[in-house]
Amino acid sequence: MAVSRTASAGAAKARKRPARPASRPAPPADAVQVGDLSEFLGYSLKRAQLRIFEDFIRCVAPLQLTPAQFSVLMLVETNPGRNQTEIASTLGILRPNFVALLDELESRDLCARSRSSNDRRSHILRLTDKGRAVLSRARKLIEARHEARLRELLGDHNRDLLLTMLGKIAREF
Amino acid sequence: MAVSRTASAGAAKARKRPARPASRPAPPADAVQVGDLSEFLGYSLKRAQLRIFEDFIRCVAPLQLTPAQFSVLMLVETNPGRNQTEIASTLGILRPNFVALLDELESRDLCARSRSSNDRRSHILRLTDKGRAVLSRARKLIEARHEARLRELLGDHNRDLLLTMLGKIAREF
DNA sequence: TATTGTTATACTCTATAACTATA
DNA sequence: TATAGTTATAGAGTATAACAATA
Repeated sequence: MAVSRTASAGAAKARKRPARPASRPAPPADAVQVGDLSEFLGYSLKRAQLRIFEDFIRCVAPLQLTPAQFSVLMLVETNPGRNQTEIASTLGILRPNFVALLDELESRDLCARSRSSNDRRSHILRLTDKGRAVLSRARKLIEARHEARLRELLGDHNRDLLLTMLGKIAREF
Repeated sequence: MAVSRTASAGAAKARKRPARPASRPAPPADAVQVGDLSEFLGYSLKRAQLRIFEDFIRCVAPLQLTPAQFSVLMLVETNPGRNQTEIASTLGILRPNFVALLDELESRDLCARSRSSNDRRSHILRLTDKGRAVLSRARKLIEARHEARLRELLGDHNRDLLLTMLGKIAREF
């Protein structure tokens, strides 16, 4: 699977006859055929992920938050008082790479580091008031624009099923 | 969402009482809580995608194929005689980045470039015999190891539903 | 001796501009 | 002039080693 952010594929659903669903324009006869590739989960997973991130970024554009930054704010809000290693490792971010990410959030006054009094090696993380406010606005934007459109596309039931299966893959596969 | 390839999350399914499914060990009381973050599709999607790619790479390790290389071989087999621009754009790969990818496949004698006689600017792509053989072996490995385990985890029906929804997101969202 | 945060660094992916050869 | 393949390059994201401060 290759898959960057610019889609194109028109992958006509494989049929014996070239029947058209009428809802979707017929792909040009000379279009490249995606073929069996779309039957491999990794391919569709990657393309869907890129599409979702793209839309996520667009939806929170007013707040200038990347998905990574959003995930850090979410986790620090839910787990105030944790140190960098704990937050980073929960998100699958390596400690060295977490430094610049936090520097940025701190420079924008969204998140604050403070030395732990128990263990003076640790930096305890908390959201600032502004951080909480921005996160709250971000959640509302995502919920109202991003997740709502997704539920509209898939239906509530299927959307929840999708989330369940993705979680299962992430945790148990 | 941050999400790299090293997972950890234990995200106990939200309940009124701390009931344990018994199948999965209880997360340590001091574990960082993923909380609402796992309710955002982008987060689970990214983590699942990383997990799937990781397993994909492991399954085809004997053939030393990345997901991107696999997708190129698949597309060139299904669409012999197409040029670089057509194959690259279908996969969402930018033309400049496609050059090194093809160089590698060609140096390993899996894929061949040849100048088009119609338009001498174009490089026509075809799989070599070795390319077809390697791709065939790769498909068998993925099917037998990777996709089979996935079907086992999710069930055939859910797995197909998952693929359908991901395709819908990639194409229509 | 081990761990936390950090720096330095490298490698992969992705993105844009610009060149060349053809059209 | 426009397009195909290419080069150069820059920026993210991700990975490892090693250092200072602290335990």
